[in-house]
Amino acid sequence: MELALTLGDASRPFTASFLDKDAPSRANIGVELPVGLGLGLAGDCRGGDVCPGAPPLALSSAPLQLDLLSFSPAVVSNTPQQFRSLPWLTETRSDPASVSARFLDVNRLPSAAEEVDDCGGAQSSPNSAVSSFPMELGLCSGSRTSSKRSDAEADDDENGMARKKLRLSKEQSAFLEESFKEHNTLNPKQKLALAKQLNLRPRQVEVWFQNRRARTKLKKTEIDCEYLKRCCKTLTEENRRLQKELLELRSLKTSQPFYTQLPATTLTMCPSCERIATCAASTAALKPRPLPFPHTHKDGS
DNA sequence: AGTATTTGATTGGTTACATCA
DNA sequence: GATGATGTAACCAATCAAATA
Repeated sequence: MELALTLGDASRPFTASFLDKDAPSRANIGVELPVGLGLGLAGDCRGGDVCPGAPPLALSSAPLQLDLLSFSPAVVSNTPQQFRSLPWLTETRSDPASVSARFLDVNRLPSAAEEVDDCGGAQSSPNSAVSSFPMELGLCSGSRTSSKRSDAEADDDENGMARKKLRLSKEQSAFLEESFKEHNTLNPKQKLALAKQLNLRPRQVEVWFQNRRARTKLKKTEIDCEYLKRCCKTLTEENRRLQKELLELRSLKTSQPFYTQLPATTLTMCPSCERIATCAASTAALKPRPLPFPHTHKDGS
């Protein structure tokens, strides 16, 4: 008898469902963990009796759904319609100018001319109360050269402009979350559209998505780790139980010598149905033993 | 006020792709 | 046309640090 641990299903990639770009939009971001823990035992985990603690563990192939979204439906419902319509999903969105007016960026006061890209845009003066990086420095991180970042980008403090970190507004964050649900990566067009709609620099949108991906991945890793720990614990317990059972069987064997005369192969497990099959033990020693398997199951197997 | 957490941003590395000699 | 060097862009992991709880 052996334990078979199956982590995952070859036919079902071990991925977070929301990473599946073809997956339909969900109400929230869920992480599916199709990590099946299959115990090759009579009465598997689905039966529940061999896997103590199995029900909460859901050791079957049922995916473990976890909500990673921080914003509540209320926030979403409060999100203006034009913000809920993603730029790349519809061409009939509201005037971005009105959006800009409503969601005035804490980071800057944009001019009408700015947009295009990280270099071309965001050249207006950072005269907001919570200003971020000085736009005059010509931050061009979106088009990094081989030297990666411009010198101006690195020494903003030297210009007496101590960097002040912006915090995106709830609406901006919620909209970015919505966008992330649709696409966890952005093409340049989408990035520009988002940046324009949210009144952010494309680089900020890019960074937000990068951070979001990284932190989603981290969270998923933590969840996976916890899950595997629990699987490990369950298997350890099961192993302990089986070891104990084995000891009991061995002691039974020694205390009842009648059985010791039986051939070792008298007890055989069908690999298909995992039923214990026995032969006519008394005659087994004298006659050639019939093979217990294969036998015919009800289903024809 | 001090601490932990969250989150925007930076840095350095890797990879893919385009261009050119 | 094939090949290597170079530049560019996108991404990621690690990290920092400001803002917030």
